[in-house]
Amino acid sequence: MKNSQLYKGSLNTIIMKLLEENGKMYGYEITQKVKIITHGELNITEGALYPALHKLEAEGILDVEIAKVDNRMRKYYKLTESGQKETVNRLAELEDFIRNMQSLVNPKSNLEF
Amino acid sequence: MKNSQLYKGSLNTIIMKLLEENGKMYGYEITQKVKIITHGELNITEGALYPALHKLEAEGILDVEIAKVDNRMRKYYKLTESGQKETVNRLAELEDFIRNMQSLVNPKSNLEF
DNA sequence: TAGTTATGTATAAGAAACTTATGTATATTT
DNA sequence: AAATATACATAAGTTTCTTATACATAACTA
Repeated sequence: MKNSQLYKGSLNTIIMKLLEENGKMYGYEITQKVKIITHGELNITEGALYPALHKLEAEGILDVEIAKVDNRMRKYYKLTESGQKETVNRLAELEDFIRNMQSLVNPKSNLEF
Repeated sequence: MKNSQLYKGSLNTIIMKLLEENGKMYGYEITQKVKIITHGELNITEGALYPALHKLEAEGILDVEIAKVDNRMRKYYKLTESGQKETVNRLAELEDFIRNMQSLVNPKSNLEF
């Protein structure tokens, strides 16, 4: 995919936010959801997604629950308690980040400072 | 600095935008400007900045001009012609990125879709 | 029915962008 | 005299990603 470099570092936040919103999701479902929401502009690759999910699980941010649907495996992920707290922080960081980037790129939006 | 991971990938865009706006700047000046604009929240380290400037120069995005002020060296960077064109693209990418991230994080902002 | 696309997960090799640490040098402030 | 500010540079290591490959089942298509 022609994802710009800008998305680097944002994958964990995206995953955590989607799980906060939807309770539990499996990997493939996350990729499809992101594709729909961004109108195809952001395509999360498996090579990025699965290692990220495994790491978040190892860090205690996510819990996993294995299911079998239509004879195919699914691994449902959901936020742990500490994961829910951490998600609040990550979303605050994202808001700060977006605000700062807008200040840098659109100096006129700085008039209130 | 406690820069969140989110800034990863945004440095080139920041540099190019500041140069588009200010004509020419030197490295240290860029770090200070960013610190001011973001109220200290984003601190660009030298280890990230100088290699990034060298790479942008090697790619023909930036031109360099060496000066000596107060017996200290300064390297002023400015956008080349192709750098100016590329900056337009990068800023458009940044706008798309921010819009997509807002769609992911604040689903209510998706009502128009 | 053979082949492609979709669904679903996984990992390994390499690239890219960063952090952290270190180095050099001059000017200014304490 | 020592610390801080100004100014640039690079090397080692980490993190996050891309690209490629692998396995497996289901559904669609030529």
